[in-house]
Amino acid sequence: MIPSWAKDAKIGNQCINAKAETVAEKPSFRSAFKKRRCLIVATGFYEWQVQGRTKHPMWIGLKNQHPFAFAGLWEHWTPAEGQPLETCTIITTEPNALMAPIHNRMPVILAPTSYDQWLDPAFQQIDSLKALLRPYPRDELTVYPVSTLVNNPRHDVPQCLEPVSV
DNA sequence: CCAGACGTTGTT
DNA sequence: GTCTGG
DNA sequence: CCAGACGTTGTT
DNA sequence: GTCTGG
Repeated sequence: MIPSWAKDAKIGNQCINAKAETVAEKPSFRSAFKKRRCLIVATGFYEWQVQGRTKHPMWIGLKNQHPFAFAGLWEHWTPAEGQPLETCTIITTEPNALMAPIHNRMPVILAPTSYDQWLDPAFQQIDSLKALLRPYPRDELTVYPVSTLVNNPRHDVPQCLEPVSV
């Protein structure tokens, strides 16, 4: 995400995620956290589990395979020259018990019951909003290892989703 | 007052 | 845009 | 996150 | 090493 005040789009490189713990205070995020929240829809995400010298990609998603929504922020940015851009970022939090062995962070997944409040720019109760940014219940998530095929982003194919044995 | 930073991931 | 440091 | 680039001269 | 593109 590129903050609206950025002079250089490269500022966005350091806003690839926003930490739930600090998103309300950081100059790069607090304005969007207050007024420009969004949902980023997905059916799963990948994390790489480090084991010794190798990294195993893992797929994480809902047990029922339904789509879900990450808690996101968005910004409108106008460069000195060129077309304006709308960009976004995903908020992360500490891992739940399922994710902890894999990674030290996990993206915030919102419960459907909180979508309306999250999306309403008129709702600006910071503490209430922060309270929505919790690790998702472990019992509703599933994780399995996948092929290192997914390491190359050009491999946008169904095989990236297939379970492999470790 | 002006100048400069503003951040996360992973990795060290 | 807004805050911190000088 | 990972993969891949990172450059200049001259010629077409 | 660091940045860009996917």
